[in-house]
Amino acid sequence: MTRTGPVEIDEQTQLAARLRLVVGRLHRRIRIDGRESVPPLQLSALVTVEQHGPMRLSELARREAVSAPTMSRVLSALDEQGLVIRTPDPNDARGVQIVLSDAGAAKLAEVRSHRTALVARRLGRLDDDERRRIADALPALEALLVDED
Amino acid sequence: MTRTGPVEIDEQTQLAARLRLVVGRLHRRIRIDGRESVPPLQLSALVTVEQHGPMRLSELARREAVSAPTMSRVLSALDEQGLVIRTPDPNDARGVQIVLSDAGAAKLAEVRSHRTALVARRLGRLDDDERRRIADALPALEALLVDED
DNA sequence: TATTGTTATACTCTATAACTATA
DNA sequence: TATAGTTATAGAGTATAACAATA
Repeated sequence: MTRTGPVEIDEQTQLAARLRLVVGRLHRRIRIDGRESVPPLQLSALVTVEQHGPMRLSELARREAVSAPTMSRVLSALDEQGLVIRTPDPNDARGVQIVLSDAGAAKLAEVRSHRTALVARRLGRLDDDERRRIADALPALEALLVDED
Repeated sequence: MTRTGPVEIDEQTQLAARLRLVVGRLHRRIRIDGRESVPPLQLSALVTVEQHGPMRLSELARREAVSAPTMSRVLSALDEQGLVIRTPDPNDARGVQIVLSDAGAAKLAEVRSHRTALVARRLGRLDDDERRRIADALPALEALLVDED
């Protein structure tokens, strides 16, 4: 808790400003159009369902930081493509359980490599030290995702 | 060029996959709705115009990694709000020069602090070491934005 | 003919508000 | 009455294709 580190309060605000901008801009550069494949939020939702197993819509919306209506539409789109299966929750008929279909798992494997390749190509332009700094920062960036509000 | 560092090819692919996901998810969490203020891409474009001075639409689109039609619409929205000024390029009547208006500069100052505060709040939950790792990685993340294709 | 920018069209992502069904 | 999810509505961000004006 003692503030002896190199990150002072003004630096922290600057850090926040730079991080905010770089995340928005990286997002736009990493993005791929959904015409030939799966749009970004749909893909992110698929990954979450794959990683965290059968889950409710509300839980998925929370994890992806979108509203319930947004996630409802995303799931409708994924459902129409046969990539997820929505089944009524046996314990609570108001809710649905969302699971990845076999087609969803296959699609994930197929698309994921293309997206990742884009980022890998950009990473390939950096030097080893830069890549190591990003790797070292990743756990902290992932920690930023945790919602505690 | 010699590959002696700790980041091997498989690690690099993994790094790319994690970075891609964390950027997409951070983007959604950092985002603020544009109803009360300036939407994300509009704000990002304002920042770029402020930092890099008068510029052409095509140059702005390239820097923000969006298509020309997308940037054209963003500029129309910013123009309607009086935040930028589009003037014909005196050297090439096909082009426009985009500059920040006084109102645009004022808006930038006002809005920027709100957005940044969101990120700063999340950064505040991390410990000093995590924040330092992010700070150390920022130049590398910014280097990822450079287009060399 | 090539380039710059805009308009046309269509789709994704986003939210809040209103609604339905169930608890 | 409260909660889970969907539908209605509206706006931002996104692209490709077609177009206009200029080089």
